[in-house]
Amino acid sequence: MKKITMQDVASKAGVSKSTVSQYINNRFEFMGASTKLRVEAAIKELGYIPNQVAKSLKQKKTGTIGVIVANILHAFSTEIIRAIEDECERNGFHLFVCNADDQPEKERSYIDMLVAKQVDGLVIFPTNGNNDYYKQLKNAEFPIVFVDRMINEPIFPTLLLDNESASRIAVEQLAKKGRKKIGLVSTSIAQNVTPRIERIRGYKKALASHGLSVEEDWIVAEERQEIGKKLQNIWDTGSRPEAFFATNDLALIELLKFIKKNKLAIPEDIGVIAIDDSPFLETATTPISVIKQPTFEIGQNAAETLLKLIVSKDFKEVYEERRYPPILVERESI
Amino acid sequence: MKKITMQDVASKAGVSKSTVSQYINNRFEFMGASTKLRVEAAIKELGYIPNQVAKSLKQKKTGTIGVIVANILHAFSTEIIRAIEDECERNGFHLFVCNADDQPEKERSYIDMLVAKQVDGLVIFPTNGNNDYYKQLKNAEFPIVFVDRMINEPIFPTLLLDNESASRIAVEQLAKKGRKKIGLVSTSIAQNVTPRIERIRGYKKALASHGLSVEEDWIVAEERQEIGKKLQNIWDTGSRPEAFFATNDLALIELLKFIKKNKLAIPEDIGVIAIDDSPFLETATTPISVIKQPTFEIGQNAAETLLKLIVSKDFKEVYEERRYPPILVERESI
DNA sequence: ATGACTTACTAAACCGGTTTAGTGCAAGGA
DNA sequence: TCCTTGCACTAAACCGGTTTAGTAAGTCAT
Repeated sequence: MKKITMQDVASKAGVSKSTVSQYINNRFEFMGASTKLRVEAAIKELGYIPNQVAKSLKQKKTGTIGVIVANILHAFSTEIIRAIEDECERNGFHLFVCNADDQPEKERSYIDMLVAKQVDGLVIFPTNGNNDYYKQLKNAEFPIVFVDRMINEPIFPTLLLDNESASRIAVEQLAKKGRKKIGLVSTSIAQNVTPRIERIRGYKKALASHGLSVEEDWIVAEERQEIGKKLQNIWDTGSRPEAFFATNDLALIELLKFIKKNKLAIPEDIGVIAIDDSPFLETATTPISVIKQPTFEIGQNAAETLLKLIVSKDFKEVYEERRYPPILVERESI
Repeated sequence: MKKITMQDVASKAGVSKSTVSQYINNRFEFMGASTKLRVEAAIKELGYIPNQVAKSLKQKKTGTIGVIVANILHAFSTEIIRAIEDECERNGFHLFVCNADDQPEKERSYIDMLVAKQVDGLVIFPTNGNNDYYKQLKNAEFPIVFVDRMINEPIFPTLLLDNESASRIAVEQLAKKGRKKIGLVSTSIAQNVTPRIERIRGYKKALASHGLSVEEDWIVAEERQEIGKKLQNIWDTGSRPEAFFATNDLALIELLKFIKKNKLAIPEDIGVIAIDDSPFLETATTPISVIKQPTFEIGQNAAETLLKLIVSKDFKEVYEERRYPPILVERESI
């Protein structure tokens, strides 16, 4: 089946391509009423759908943005994407979604392809391996917004949780209940991922401000599959903390598995608090207290910021990062 | 900053656009060695990136597919998307991700826009409100694959769980432990969504084959926020089932909330089994038995099927739906 | 020396829109 | 009557690639 083009519509309506184009774009100022009707009829009859690719080529804009997340399987990423998508839909934009899997090469390859596909902008959860490339894109005035992670130079708007506050709240909650020996569980910090680094830093600061000492042995920051072993090791050989702060959902899962395996009771034997919520945490025998991120707000603002940058092209030298306050959900695990 | 075009490269290298195009597309058969080097150098020096929009326009293919899910916030959708994305990446395709929110109008509007953007194909979790439109697309030989849900006529390849088997397994597991009074919890069936309908049907069949009678009062199929009330109502006023089968994750969450509120013990007071897994279910005090879907396999096969259809354009009149066996994860909640 | 083939490359059409610069015509004013 | 102005519409260039048809120069056989 041959695709219907603007020319087909024009011929059928007995007008020129230009006139059809005017019609499609609602420029009716200088269009006769009968012409308008004829074009309208021809479009309907032929089932004409304008080719956006051709339009994009001429107009040098595609109404498309790319989102490169670390991994869409994280609820955090999913919620951000959903919020971005909603905001984009309101503005007639579409979303390419890509998973960089924390691999700078994969990230770079995606950026390359998305740029080649002429996306109007990008939302990136940046790995730290392409900072030079980001700078190039900045020089080319390519609109980008960073989410969840910072790179060393804030050359694009960056939106993320106030991680240190989140840790402070976590420690506060535990300390309030008299917990003095507070451990931390995190996924690996080998790649210097902003939230993990900041959460650990915030945790240490908070301990200090509560007059508690930092016990490096109680800080577990490993690849996911190592966490259980490391926890068991602490439990079996060292002095035991009275509570753990899990800095994200994956760390929490491993922590809960460990707690289950050792038949510990929450909060009697061990206190637990974590960053990131899940509906199942509410239904646990002891519901787990968590610190939520305002994911939808972050995602929506990221999209708003990007769309604004796309139209204004008003780039600043550097940007102050935008921090979001964490949200405490008090349950019974502390 | 002006975008570098193929013409710029051609001028710099002292050749014609055509030659640069040959170079870009690795057609070296009739290219002199020195010419090749000059073009290569010019491209590198100028940092030239070919414009895929222009290419797409001429070649009538974009290397892009659209995925329209019900709601990306469901873990099921996310996993399918992830699998599709992986398969697409291997084949140089990119993914538009859209949320139809079970609204046929929204779905239709997305299909329209994606078709206008010249996607090469679509993966859709179909609502049942655009069957006429699907048929039109079929007539136009537009490649589509359906996932998770069927429409009344199987005009495109359709991949989904063997829902009746899943229900059979669930009932079997409960019956094996002597449960005779088995209720069901589902999200609303007002929109005739395939999996929900089939799971309920399978549940009824399975009860029958175990010689158990179907108690309509024990079947809760409501909007999410109504589920709790309905369950409470059964508990307070009617005869009580000994176990519940939750047909998806949302239903399970509401069921667990209800169980918690009534301080029931799993499995002593009430048996539980559900479709769809979550890492947190493993860490519950009583780990919940579930029936998993092979989401990654479904997603990957969906992408494979679609990509094959895109290149072959070999449409059949109708398709047999492809069913995936459910995977039982036995834990302790039965 | 001539014609037939290769080899290496290019001109120009083309994809399907948008946009600019005009054109033809009728009405209105001098 | 002539000139201007406004209206309704169109021709053609353009976006940045791909692709087809063709050309020029060199090689080889005759």
